[in-house]
Amino acid sequence: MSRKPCCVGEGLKKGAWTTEEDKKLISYIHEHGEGGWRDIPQKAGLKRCGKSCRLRWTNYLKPDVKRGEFSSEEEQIIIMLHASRGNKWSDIARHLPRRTDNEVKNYWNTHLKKRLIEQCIDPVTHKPLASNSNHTVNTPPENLHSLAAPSSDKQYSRSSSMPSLSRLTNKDGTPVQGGALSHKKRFKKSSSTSRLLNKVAAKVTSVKEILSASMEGSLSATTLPYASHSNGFSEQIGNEEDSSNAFLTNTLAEFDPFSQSPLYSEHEINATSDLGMDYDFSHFLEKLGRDDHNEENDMNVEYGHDLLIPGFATGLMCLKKSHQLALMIKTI
DNA sequence: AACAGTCTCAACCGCCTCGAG
DNA sequence: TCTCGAGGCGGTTGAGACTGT
Repeated sequence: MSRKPCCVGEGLKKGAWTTEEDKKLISYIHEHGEGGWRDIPQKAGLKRCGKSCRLRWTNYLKPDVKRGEFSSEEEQIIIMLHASRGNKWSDIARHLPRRTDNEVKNYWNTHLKKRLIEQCIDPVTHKPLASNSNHTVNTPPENLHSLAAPSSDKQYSRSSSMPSLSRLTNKDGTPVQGGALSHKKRFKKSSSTSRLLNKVAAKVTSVKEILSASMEGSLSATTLPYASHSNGFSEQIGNEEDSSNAFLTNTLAEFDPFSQSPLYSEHEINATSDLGMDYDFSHFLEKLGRDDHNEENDMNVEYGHDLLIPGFATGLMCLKKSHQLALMIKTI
């Protein structure tokens, strides 16, 4: 037993990393690769604990770490996975390629947990808080119109429709520490996804029309667990064309990077390179719904439509496949 | 302008698991 | 089989930025 302890030795630096330290660590790892964290500080000329180096690299410096605001789709995934898996942050983060467990955890603690509480949903059990009868748990929207942008401060002052925060960044693009934005400022930072959806919601006259148009484009809805929610449009699409479910499932599997395993190869992750507007999270949501349906963990919560939009996710999935929707969006 | 309170998140802490010796 | 260190993970902390007065 001649191994040295990882973090012994006096004079080890703690606290925030400097740019110089970052450069040293990046330079060393680029040259020698990851691993052997115990020896990295000495070899890289850093007065840091190896563990600290590993955390700094994996959570911040690693090139494929995605930084910045969480999309509404990512938020939904986090909430849904947390409902079924609990505080398994690394597990949850694996379903959000390029996001770190630390970031997911922080986002949950600072944003999503509060929002669930404001929605009178227990963030631990994901069930309605029974103790407060004055609050009503929102039900999924009757149609897309209810997804239109809030028209008054009152609506988003509850944070229910509050978009994700955008991180403030320094001149060099690195995120600054700390920082709190007022609700109004937060709302101004509404994600492009939300804005687009609001435009769509305002543009079309009814969800049914959209779905009808969508289905004419060779795809139809599938019978998802979500579709059983008390939301009219989900039920409509759920029974339209069962015969094409297999086709849709195959189609989704083709595009679903998560379908093989919750653990993604680097190739797979790179293939999804940018999980912004270009990535269709609804595929993942659809699969997740199937998986969770088969598990013992059963979510009985009807989330507010701004937290989870099961039927809407389903509808969006169909819409995404529809050439007609693409044309519609182009005209907006 | 100054101050106190609030908020965020990078970093640390401590525990656990796994594998090498 | 046992010991111990590396790596992984979840919980917590505190520096610093922001907000309100």
